Amino acid sequence: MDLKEAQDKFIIAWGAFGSQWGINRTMAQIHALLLISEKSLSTEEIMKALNISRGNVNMNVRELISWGIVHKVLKFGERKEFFTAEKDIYKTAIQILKERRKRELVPVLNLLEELENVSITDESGEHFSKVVGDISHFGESTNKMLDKMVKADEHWFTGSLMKFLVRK
Amino acid sequence: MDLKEAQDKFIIAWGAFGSQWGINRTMAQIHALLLISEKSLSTEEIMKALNISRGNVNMNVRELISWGIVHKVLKFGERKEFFTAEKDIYKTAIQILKERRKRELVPVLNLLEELENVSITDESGEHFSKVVGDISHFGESTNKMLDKMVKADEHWFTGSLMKFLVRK
DNA sequence: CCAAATTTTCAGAAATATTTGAAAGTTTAG
DNA sequence: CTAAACTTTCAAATATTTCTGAAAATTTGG
Repeated sequence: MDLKEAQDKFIIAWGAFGSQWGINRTMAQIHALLLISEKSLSTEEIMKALNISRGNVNMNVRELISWGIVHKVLKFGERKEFFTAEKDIYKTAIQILKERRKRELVPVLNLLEELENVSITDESGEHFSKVVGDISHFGESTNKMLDKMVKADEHWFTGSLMKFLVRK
Repeated sequence: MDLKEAQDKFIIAWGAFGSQWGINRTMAQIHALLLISEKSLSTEEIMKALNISRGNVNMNVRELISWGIVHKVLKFGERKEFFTAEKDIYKTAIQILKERRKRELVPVLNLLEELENVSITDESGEHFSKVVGDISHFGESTNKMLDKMVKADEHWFTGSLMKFLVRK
């Protein structure tokens, strides 16, 4: 297996992995391409490398930027935009956690809280109330934990947390 | 909002939440229904409650069982099978982590390891090698951490880990 | 056994998600 | 200001995933 082949495998695998986690395949592939590309790439270059349309590149690159894991790069003397991925995988992971917490976990926790209160007033809803309350409580704990992780620095994660987890 | 309304909202929300994380909406809805149902339900009952076909119920219930978060219940004197969800949300979360780790993370880590070795032999693949190596290393750490969490008991999670995380 | 009850399968249909590509919009060099 | 370069939008096309429902397979009471 040569480098090109390995790179293609990586892009394909990253795309497949992403789609199992609710990230669209092409977005994950663009991310993979930018990760393994040393220099920043233009829309044209991404189109060519992945054989996808301009609109598709534009849409997914902007989504990656909104997630904070890809950045615009302006090159001197060049009119068009170039894109590059955050290469620090720890920062990337934290950024994704952060966004998903904000976009998906927090809204669900808000709903659960609402449902918890509603059903308490209905005497036949004891079981429902308990289930929702349990999930809500667990979700809040997870939320706090993620918040802690997101706010901490890399040293804390790879140092303290790892040490804590590995002993016992 | 009455109980029925709240229950419906919960099922819809759980389905939507699941589908953002790569779990099919109906599977998540069945899971939600079984969570809030005090008694175990038959295929017929699930079909009726969610207005979906027999084949769909069968397929998704079996998938939930393969994930280890829903169980068959045999009732005395009844020929048909009933289903119930694990009600302990902590156990459920750990079980999902466990399965996803096994099904998705481990295979990707194996590929990364393979790619890492391949590209080291190609001198022009220094950057690729570094990126893949970094992801691989990060993935291995995460993998070990998850393994630890999965093997620990609830007390450890809600007790020690939470305490560790909440202090600075 | 047999036959009724129940579960499973899976090809085709339906629903959902993604992609294209051309037109519209925006920016900037000159 | 103008026009070329570039980016964005989005309706329609395509691809993918999910669902249906009837037939096949399996199980079990008698």
